[in-house]
Amino acid sequence: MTKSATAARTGESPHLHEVFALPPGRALDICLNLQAAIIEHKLAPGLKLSEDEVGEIYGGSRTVVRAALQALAHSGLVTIAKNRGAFVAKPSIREAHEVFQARALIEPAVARLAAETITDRDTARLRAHLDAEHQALHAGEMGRALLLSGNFHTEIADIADHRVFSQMVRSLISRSSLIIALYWKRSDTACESHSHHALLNALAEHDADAAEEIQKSHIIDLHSGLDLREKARGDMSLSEALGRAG
Amino acid sequence: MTKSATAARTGESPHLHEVFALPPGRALDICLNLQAAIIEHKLAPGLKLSEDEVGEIYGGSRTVVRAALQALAHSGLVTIAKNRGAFVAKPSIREAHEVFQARALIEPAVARLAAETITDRDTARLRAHLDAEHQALHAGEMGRALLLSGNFHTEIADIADHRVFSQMVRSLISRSSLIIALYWKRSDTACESHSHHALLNALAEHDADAAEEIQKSHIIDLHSGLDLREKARGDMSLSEALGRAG
DNA sequence: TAATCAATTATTGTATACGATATTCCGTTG
DNA sequence: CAACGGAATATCGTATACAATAATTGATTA
Repeated sequence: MTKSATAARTGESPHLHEVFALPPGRALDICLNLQAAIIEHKLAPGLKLSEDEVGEIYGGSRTVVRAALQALAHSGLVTIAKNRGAFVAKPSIREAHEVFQARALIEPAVARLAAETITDRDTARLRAHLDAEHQALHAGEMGRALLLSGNFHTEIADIADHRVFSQMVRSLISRSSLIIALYWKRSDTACESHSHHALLNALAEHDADAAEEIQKSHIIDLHSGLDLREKARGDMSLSEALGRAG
Repeated sequence: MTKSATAARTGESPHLHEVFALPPGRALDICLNLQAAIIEHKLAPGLKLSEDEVGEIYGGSRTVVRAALQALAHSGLVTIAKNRGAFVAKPSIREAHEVFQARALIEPAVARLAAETITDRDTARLRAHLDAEHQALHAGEMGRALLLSGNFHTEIADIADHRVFSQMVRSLISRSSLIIALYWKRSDTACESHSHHALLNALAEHDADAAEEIQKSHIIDLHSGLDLREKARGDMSLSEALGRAG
């Protein structure tokens, strides 16, 4: 009996890179592509994601598409209704509040952890990231800017080197993108950049208290930048139904 | 154009009951059954879950079994390795720490919310739950006792009426069950019952501060009840490989 | 004309079949 | 006798086909 045989029988984590909770093979590509498209607001909330259609676009059969859609459903980006199919998720006002409450609890704690574990390489990567974010903003690519802005948060979670928190943050960030697509009321998006810079500085100096506090303020600020009054949503969906249904 | 047609086009949440992120149709049954079996320690960590085998047991084809396994993988109860199949997850020591760190952050906050929203009906249900837990413990049904003990935590999350936190707690509780299966060192399990009673009392009196504090202590206590030394794990997996491989 | 109901169409749910990959077993060789 | 390598086997990844369900359309009737 070889060592690898023992590992197989006991289910010892075999390769460990990317082996966690992701659909295998080609479904992963479709999953990531759709995810990026949704986060970049290329696919509007509520849009139907027909299995045949998606399969034809990515050149895969319904089997792999279904796996990808289910994965996205689990991370909250897609809603699946029995016998009706998959739709780009359309977070309710209530869910919007919940997501940002969760972020306000978790991300400051993650920032604290990151402040303790961050390396110089990490800070360099984060700075490059902020530059890219800055460029996208000035180039007017709002979708991409939003994607990068979210990635900044997930990268901090990665730096904290805490997989459980990291996965939670990833899911919350993804959903935040949809929420912002639906409910964002401010026209100035530059405020984020400022917070991100301040956070980066605190992290680079290993100032855990400051990092935690800045992150908490930042998220509360984002939350308050949403228009989550009940009426607004009704108007939105009406104009949508009339204006752009196809 | 009817109203329902508009709803379909815009992806408006249609029925809303249990429509969130779960595999459709028969896969759900398999998913829930396997989940309960794993949490009750009927299926040991590391056990291989062959698609054919599971399908034969539940009388479904590989298609639905795969969907169920992927869902379980996403909630952390199952590990899927490409071209090798699915195994009951075997949380590492590190993951054990991470899960309980996350619980120590999230569940106290959830308990605080629950203390504000709890109704008399809820308290009655929780009391009944604790009775059942007590009975299972005295009947020596450890697996069932553990299942109920976990359900107590998820019910509190449900009372808090916060779906985002609720889903997080559910996932963390599930994984905790596996972690306890692997690393629990104490023989006295009655300590939990005590904490649960204290927590229930605080909740019933709408004492948010007390509820939060009790829950935090409770989880830290659980965390400290684990034997998470590196060496212990090596011995464990060795004895397992020799002792019960089939 | 508006509403209701039935037949049609389209899409998803499920099962099965085929191809790819990893594992296992056995024969060979140093 | 141990170690290596190749063929056989088993399991997973993917595609396709059929069945079940929901959505749509059109005809009929009050």
